[in-house]
Amino acid sequence: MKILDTAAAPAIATVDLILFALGETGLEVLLIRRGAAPFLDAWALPGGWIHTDEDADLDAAAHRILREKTGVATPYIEQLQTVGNATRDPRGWSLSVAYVALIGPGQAPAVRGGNAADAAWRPVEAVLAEAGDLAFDHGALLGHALARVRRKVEYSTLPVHLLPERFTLSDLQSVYERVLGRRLDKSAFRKRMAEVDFVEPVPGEMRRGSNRPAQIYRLKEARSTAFFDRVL
Amino acid sequence: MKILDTAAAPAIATVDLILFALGETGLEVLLIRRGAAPFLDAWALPGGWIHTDEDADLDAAAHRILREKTGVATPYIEQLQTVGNATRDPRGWSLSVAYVALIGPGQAPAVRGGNAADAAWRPVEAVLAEAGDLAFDHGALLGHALARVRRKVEYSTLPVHLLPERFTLSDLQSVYERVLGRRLDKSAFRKRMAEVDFVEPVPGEMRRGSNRPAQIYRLKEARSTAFFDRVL
DNA sequence: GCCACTTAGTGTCGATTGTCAACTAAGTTA
DNA sequence: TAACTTAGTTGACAATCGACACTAAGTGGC
Repeated sequence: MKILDTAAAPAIATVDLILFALGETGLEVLLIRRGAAPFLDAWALPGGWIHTDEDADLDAAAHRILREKTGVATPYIEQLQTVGNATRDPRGWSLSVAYVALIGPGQAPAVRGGNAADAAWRPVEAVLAEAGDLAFDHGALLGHALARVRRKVEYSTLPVHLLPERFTLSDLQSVYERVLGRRLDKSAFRKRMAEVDFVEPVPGEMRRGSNRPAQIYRLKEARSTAFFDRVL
Repeated sequence: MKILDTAAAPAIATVDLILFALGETGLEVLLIRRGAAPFLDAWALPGGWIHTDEDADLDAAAHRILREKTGVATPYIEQLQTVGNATRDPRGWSLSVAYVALIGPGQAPAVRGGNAADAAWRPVEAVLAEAGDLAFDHGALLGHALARVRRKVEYSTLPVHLLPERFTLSDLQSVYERVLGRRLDKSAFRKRMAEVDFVEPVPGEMRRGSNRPAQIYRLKEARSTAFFDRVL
């Protein structure tokens, strides 16, 4: 019997973040221009090494990298998938744990550098059209993340995390429609939201415009997601 | 600017498998008794190190470990989640990519040793009741896997992979019922299966017993899973 | 002051779906 | 040939859905 069944060489272990926000044109993703080899000057997803001496666990590493690279504070974050192979990083066998994060307007401050020369919000569709331009396999990662988010929007309350803390039901419906790319029926939408019971009206607070005021809502439990019995 | 932003110490990278099959009492999971420290002699999920010199990618590593530790050939396999922290393995910061695999009867040969002293199929409920007895955090991993499978059964055709290649619709319904723990309506069930159109009758093949013969079906596309619009 | 306009939120009604149960079908066994 | 078992279909009724219209509550034009 072998005493120690160890790998030939340790794998490189990193965390990559797919950070989504809602822009003028729809979903946007945060990209960072790489300031070091490999893929110097190429656009990439924000990511970094796991620091075994300071990260208590994977989620902590994801939060640290999110903070360091983007200056964003604890939005909704969820592990997506892990990719690992011999070819994605020229430096060797590389393992990347991908996290999807959603962020509301106002929670995304002016993007900062970190050890990246530059950072920018880009419309997902445009980025995916030239997915091959991204560093590593980040194009594929982004595609996978987008598919996951689109699918999950169909049967969950995920999109609330793309809104500010307080919002109206019309705001919420509009987010669903923008992410899904199709119109939804107002009464059916409201019925569905009432069923899962995950938002509550803020008493007395109304949004006023040049029309009927709208009730303002907030999440019942922060950072949570509810699931529908049926697809929207 | 730092030249190399590397981790203090490399993380241990492993793959763990949660292998489910259908037994007399319901879902069963394959456990292996550890033949080496840490957790010598404790029961554990089959797993192993990533071999950066022979595994082309993560999925290949999962398949290799499945083969080596269990002798099972390529069933349905899906990445579940990745856990990583400083405490789960006494040897250091450890990263484990967990895969869920489903296997049909007859595809599970007599369990073999590998570098494990022993292996056995155990009913999931019984194992979970004493989840703390498993090595590492494998109890939690198993719980998570079971929750994922149970949930996915509600809205997908996942359970076909627990059956042999050829089966009747009654067989299929029975698997759903056993995994979900409740009865389903026959006509509704058949309608749902017809909708997603993922199985096809094998012409002329019937299962005979002391009653009306039943049409035999097979998967239209092997190793694929379809999704329902609504929950069962 | 009143009417047009806009967006919020509710109600109606025909169509669809799910539930429950009965019914027909096709074999084996007594 | 009648009783029994499981396969597979059909029908009635209630619950739910989806499209669309309607009411509500504000602003602004004139």
